Amino acid sequence: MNLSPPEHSMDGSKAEHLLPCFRRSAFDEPLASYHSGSIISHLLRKTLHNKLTSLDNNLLYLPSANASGLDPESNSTDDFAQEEQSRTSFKDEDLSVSEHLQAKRARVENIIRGMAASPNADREAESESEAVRCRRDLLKENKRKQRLPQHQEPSQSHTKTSKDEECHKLKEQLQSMQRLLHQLQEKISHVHEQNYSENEEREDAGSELSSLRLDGGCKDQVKVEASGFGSDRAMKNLRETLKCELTRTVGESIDAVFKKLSTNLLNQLSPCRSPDCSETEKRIPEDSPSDLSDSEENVKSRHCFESHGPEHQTEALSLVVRKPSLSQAVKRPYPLHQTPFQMGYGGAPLHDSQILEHLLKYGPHSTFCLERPSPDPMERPWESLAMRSKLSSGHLGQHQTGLVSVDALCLPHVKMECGDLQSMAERSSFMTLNIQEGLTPNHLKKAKLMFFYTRYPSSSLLKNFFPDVKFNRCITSQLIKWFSNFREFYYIQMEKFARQAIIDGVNDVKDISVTRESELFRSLNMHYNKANDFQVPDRFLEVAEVTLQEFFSAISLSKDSDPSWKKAIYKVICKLDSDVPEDFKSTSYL
DNA sequence: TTTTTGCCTG
DNA sequence: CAGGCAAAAA
Repeated sequence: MNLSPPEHSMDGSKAEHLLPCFRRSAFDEPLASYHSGSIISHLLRKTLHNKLTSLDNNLLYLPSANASGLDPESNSTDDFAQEEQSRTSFKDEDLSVSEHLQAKRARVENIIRGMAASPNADREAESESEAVRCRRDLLKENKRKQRLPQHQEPSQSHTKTSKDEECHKLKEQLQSMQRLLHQLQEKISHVHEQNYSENEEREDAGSELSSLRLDGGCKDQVKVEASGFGSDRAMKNLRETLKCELTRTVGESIDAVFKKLSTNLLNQLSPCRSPDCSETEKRIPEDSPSDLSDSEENVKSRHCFESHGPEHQTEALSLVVRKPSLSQAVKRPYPLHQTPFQMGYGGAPLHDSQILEHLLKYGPHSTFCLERPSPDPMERPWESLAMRSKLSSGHLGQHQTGLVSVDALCLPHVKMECGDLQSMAERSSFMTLNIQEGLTPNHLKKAKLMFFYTRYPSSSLLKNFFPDVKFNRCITSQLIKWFSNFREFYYIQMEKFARQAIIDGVNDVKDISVTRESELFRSLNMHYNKANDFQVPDRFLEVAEVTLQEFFSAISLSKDSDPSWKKAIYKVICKLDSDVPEDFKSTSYL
């Protein structure tokens, strides 16, 4: 078969592309790539310059601190080192060294968080002192994690502490992504030059940011960085940074996040129980017994969210942990019992593992998108892909440019994540980004369109081109079955029209042709491209013509008396497969 | 053995 | 289109 070459080459590259950065083990390594974190770090520091003038550079556990003499890796690995240290002894005295470092880190993180959450940042002094103690608590929790690696923390308070930490990290991640959004939009706008003025672009970015409930401080950051990091190199660095930050965020305490996430998902879906995030945050001290950190944590949490009021969360927390909460604060376009996670597929409840996959997917998606900002489409409704096919084949749409540029950024799902369910409903198609347990009608549409390129796709090709599908034996065979059915219909039509040609008195094979006006083509197009919104490649017409001619010849020669007369034709046709455009691969992030 | 394919049926 | 089956292919 001639199916293999293209997909095989993709197989390896895809896996290698994302997994290394996504696996936790990646961080047991020197974290060379994490050094690119200095980009964001630098930006943050730049933005915060006036506020942090008195801050020692060493406080920043960012690679840029290397300049001040720290080991290049110490910053990114000190967590492990300190945890290791802590694990050897649980006496409080042993905390002094690591606590010192962590306290510093916490201070910086708190300031950054404070800035993000509160433009005025008028509580920095307060947050600093809090941070020291919060950090101590966090450290304690880390020790506990070490002792109980598999066991779920019985005390809610520590889980929440960890969750809060996740909140912060996720927020940072989102901020980074938002910066990238801005930059990528600029990039895209250059690609789709027409119809896109700089001002519109700004507005788009602004609206995205607004929907993300970003505060003014963040927007300022975005502006600063957008002006400073437009180069490809900077983009690359940012990508790497995002990858690593994401991995770090997701990998560090994914278990804790998910335990909370899954429970919160269920608990907070009912508006009566946990109306919003702040409520949840305020519950922290109640659930948590008598740990000093808890009250501190509470303050910290409020500090994190207060600038937006109870109904408005900062973006990162909502990204993952608080999604259901946010759903309470906005219009609910779908039934209460349905979580956003369920939007994507059938409404079947998702299990923790699926949610985990969802989260895991999101990171790579984001980073991957950033790696191919312009031409590579994101997973999207096949209507959109069809549109794009038309666009690329000359039928340039009028108002599509904006859509493409925004969609291609792969950021709509970020927007959704931030709780704008209205928007999410409008863009529900993007929920295909989720890993599907089964095949959806959209997948069927996609498969049908792919049939225009390949009649005999290998299972590996299918896996490559359906990256949002969780493949198993059943799914694979179902997809293969689809193509088998497609072929069946295809060949039936061929035979039918070949016989019709003979009946019509056609004598020469050369008189047989298939054009877009042919009845045969219309029949096929109706079957595989019912909406007729996909520009069928000319190659398919050629293949169809060859197929029809093959049938015509065989029937003319009375080969159809042989029970297996079609097999010879099949052998010919299976060699006529062409590569499926990369566009179809869409979100091949994993 | 497992995976694919083709055919038939509903 | 999916299921079932048998045969072919890997």
